[in-house]
Amino acid sequence: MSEIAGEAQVAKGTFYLYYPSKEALIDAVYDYCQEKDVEACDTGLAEIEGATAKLCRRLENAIHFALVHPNEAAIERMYLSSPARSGVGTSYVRQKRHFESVDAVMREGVAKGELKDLPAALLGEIFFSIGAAFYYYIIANPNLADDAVLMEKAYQTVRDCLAR
Amino acid sequence: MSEIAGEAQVAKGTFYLYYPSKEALIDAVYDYCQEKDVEACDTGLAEIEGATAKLCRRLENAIHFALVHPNEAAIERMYLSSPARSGVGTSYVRQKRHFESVDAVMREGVAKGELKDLPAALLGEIFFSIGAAFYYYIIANPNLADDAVLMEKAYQTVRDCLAR
Amino acid sequence: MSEIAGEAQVAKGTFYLYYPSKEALIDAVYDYCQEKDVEACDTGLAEIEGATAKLCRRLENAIHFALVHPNEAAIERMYLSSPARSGVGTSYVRQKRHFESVDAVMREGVAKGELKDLPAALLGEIFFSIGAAFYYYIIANPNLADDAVLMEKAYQTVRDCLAR
Amino acid sequence: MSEIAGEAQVAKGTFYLYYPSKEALIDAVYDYCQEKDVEACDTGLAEIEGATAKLCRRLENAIHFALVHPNEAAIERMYLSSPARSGVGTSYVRQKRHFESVDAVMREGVAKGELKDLPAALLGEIFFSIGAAFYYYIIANPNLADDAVLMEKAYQTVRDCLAR
DNA sequence: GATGAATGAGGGTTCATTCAT
DNA sequence: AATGAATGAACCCTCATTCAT
Repeated sequence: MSEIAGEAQVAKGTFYLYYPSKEALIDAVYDYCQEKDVEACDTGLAEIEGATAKLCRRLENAIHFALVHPNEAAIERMYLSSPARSGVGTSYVRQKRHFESVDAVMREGVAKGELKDLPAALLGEIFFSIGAAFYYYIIANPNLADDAVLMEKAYQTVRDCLAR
Repeated sequence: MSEIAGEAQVAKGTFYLYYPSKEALIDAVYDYCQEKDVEACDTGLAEIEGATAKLCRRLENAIHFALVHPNEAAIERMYLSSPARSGVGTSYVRQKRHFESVDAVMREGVAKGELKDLPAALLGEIFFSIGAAFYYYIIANPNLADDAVLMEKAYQTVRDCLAR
Repeated sequence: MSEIAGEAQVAKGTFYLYYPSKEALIDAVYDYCQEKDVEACDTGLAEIEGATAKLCRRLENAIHFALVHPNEAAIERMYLSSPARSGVGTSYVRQKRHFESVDAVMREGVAKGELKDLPAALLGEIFFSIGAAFYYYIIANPNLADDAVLMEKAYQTVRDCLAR
Repeated sequence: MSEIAGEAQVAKGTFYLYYPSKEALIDAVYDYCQEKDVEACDTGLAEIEGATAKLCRRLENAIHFALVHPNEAAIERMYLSSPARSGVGTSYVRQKRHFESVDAVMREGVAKGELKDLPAALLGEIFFSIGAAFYYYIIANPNLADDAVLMEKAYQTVRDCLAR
């Protein structure tokens, strides 16, 4: 809290006028970052037809957000960590809003026979996992974001994994 | 440190005869768990022909290790988290030994034309990501480990993602 | 201060326009309560003849005030505590006004030979102490205030202690 | 805690090896002081015949302890304060051990017809109150402790208040 | 005069680390 | 080598006080 207060040019006590505890403050920061990210990731999805097309766009949006807002993206990632997972084995807890957003797409895609016949939750895990591979690879090499060939391979991989 | 010392039936000070700091001790524990896991994951791979076949076996080994040695696996997972990644955007740092083990397979597979023409590092990220999806899903539902149909879908997904 | 300000429907800062510190504010509250109590305790004493009669009436008045104005009485009591006494060993500091009021009665009673030949200050201590015993006992059992027999025993005890 | 630690020439953290909290530490100090005081007050009582004689001896013991161990006595007095009383109107809570010690004397004295026919609890309140008057008066004027005439008047007052 | 957001010294507590035994 | 009592810097949090509005 001292460090944050110093960085924010604010007295330590001031935080406690707005948040009851350190945890509440951190949660609020995280929620803010996630909200911005979810918003960015969902941009334009409604106008797209087809589950895999939507998912590819979502991956593109996610990578774009991480490059434009590296801090917000990094903060959000801090809470995707396995400690959350090591609990009950679900990552819904922290990534809840991302998962919910994707869940609808998955269910529709399964119903229409576009996606593999697997539980929507598992399809979500697969999508976030395969997406993460490219996401982290590109964050590590930002110039690759403009590599249309690589991105096409990413989308193809998403389709390979999820499409029937 | 108190808690660990109590559990270990050892005086707190004794740790400092063997490790210079708490961090070094934790690192050693992590390294031990990773070594056991890498060992288990690599078991039998030499006798298998073909990159995808090796990778599928590696996934099977990883899931098996997590079920037989849940503590070691959980400790290892605690350090795969994004904080590590959020640094330089690579997960090589902590998962180094797993990545190195897989890297050789990837390079050979690419050279022989069995795998997609992507950088070995990216193929590694994809493999670990897609593997993680099934890995976490099965840890959360351990009885699924014996579900041959599900496991076959997992292997098929690995092949879909990586094979040319 | 926050709590008091909230209860008083006043901004915290406003207090500092009237009192230089929290301590001064609390002191003022205490002084107010004591003033009301001293006033009530002294009611009608002038018309009574004899030191012991006056003291018995004062005890009656004190108990009556505590029952009718429990908050004011409780606040006043909070400061009769031994911390005040533990200082110089006198309770004059806080109970000053009560002691002064009683001191005159004591001196007159000693002069007229009605009271024991002890220092007025000691007679005051004795009176307040013996009074406190009944005072606290009755506050704890308010219905006893109407018990004429008990009250008569109280008065008799006061006389036993102080009268020659 | 900082101040106490400084005075005690001990690091703040050290206290927490022996007491789980500040409150527990303070309680322990208080308990120690009370134990020593109760011990001193009860010295020699068993060999004395008669309730009032025992009570007079107890008062003498209490004053003696306060003069010989002023710190312990002052600490103990800090917790006899009215906040305790302002609760349910009984001072048993903090002075418990003193009250219990005296209670037995009172019950025996009432049974044998030596003391007034009042509840033992009230007799206890009266004794502690009248005792406190002399106790505080003498603490404030320590040289009076050797004034045999004054002490005799104190004992006489105790008898006046409690004896039938 | 009144406000209340902001302050920051100080509160009790924790815990990785040290060192005399 | 092993111990564990002692340390003290750092932790999160509170609250009496201030001052720009």
